[in-house]
Amino acid sequence: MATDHLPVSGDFLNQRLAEKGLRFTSQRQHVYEVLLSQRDHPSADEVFMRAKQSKPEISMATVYNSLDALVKCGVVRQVNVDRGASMYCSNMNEHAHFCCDDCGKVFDVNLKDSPRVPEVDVSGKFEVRQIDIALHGRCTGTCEDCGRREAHA
Amino acid sequence: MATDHLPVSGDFLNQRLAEKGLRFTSQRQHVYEVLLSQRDHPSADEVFMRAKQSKPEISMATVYNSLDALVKCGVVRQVNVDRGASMYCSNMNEHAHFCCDDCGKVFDVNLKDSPRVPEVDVSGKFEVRQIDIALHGRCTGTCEDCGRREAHA
DNA sequence: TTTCTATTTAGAATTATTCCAAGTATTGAC
DNA sequence: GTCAATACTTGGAATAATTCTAAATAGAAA
Ligand SMILES: [Mn+2]
Ligand SMILES: [Mn+2]
Ligand SMILES: [Zn+2]
Ligand SMILES: [Zn+2]
Repeated sequence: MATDHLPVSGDFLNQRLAEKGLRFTSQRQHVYEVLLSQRDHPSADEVFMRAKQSKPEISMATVYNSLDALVKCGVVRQVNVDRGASMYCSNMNEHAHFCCDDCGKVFDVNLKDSPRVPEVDVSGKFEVRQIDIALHGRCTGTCEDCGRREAHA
Repeated sequence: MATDHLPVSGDFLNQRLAEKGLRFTSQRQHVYEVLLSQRDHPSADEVFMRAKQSKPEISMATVYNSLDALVKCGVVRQVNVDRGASMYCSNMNEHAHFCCDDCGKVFDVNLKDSPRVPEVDVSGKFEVRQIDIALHGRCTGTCEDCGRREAHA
């Protein structure tokens, strides 16, 4: 479904960064590839740990900087579901996020066909650039990792 | 539009808390009234500062506890729009949140008529309890407080 | 090359949230 | 009502998450 990534990210990212006046750097590319290669929803700290595996000299500050740059140029989404750390999502297809209030995991969920996005009344006072839809609840059935935060009822 | 509140919150809140097995306390009532009396979207810290004005002995830990209790029993919504502190909203009418990426302020925006919520495909794997819709962009026109984070273009 | 600016880095600093242990209040059983 | 059990509150310490800073480096422009 998603176009396969690792080789394509260079040129693509380069162009997207340039459009926003941001420079293409090896750190930003690396952070992007970390996000593409494992499409769960890691926090900045998790991205940092993964990034260090093949680029041990990268710093936490640079991970934050890179994540901000990737979000700003529109190749990554920042996901805020609770009081914990922000998470990052490299799936730019239109989708919503389901957050299990028991285990804390975040899953992509597809929006059903039209209307894909809610019609909102912003009556000229706001210029909307992005819509984030977060669903809260609990995973049903067999969620193996569930119960981290507290066991399901 | 919203039923006027300060006198009504006691019994109402008492019942909602009881439904979840939570106790009614003066602190929780007070935090709730703080949220009802100024319907912007304060952070826990802002709630703490407001709450202290008429109840100086209240603690930060209790504010967090109370906010959690109010959210859990469904009389307050927790709003997470970015990496900053969570915000709290006592407007339980169906609405979405617009967050200005320049000034950081959060505004209630109404969803247009049906379908009010997006149809999502959760195919039996998730039990959805709540849907949070956050719009990002920038306020247009005359937003006096805008430019705190950085000036509009 | 020289200059200018953006980016990276380590670590300090700050902010946000949670944890803890002791005291207090509330509930339910008797 | 008394008593025990449990929930809640409190201040402060601890932790987690994010931002800041100042110096070094790298990239782009002149
Ligand atoms: Mn996602
Ligand atoms: Mn609101
Ligand atoms: Zn779960
Ligand atoms: Zn604004």
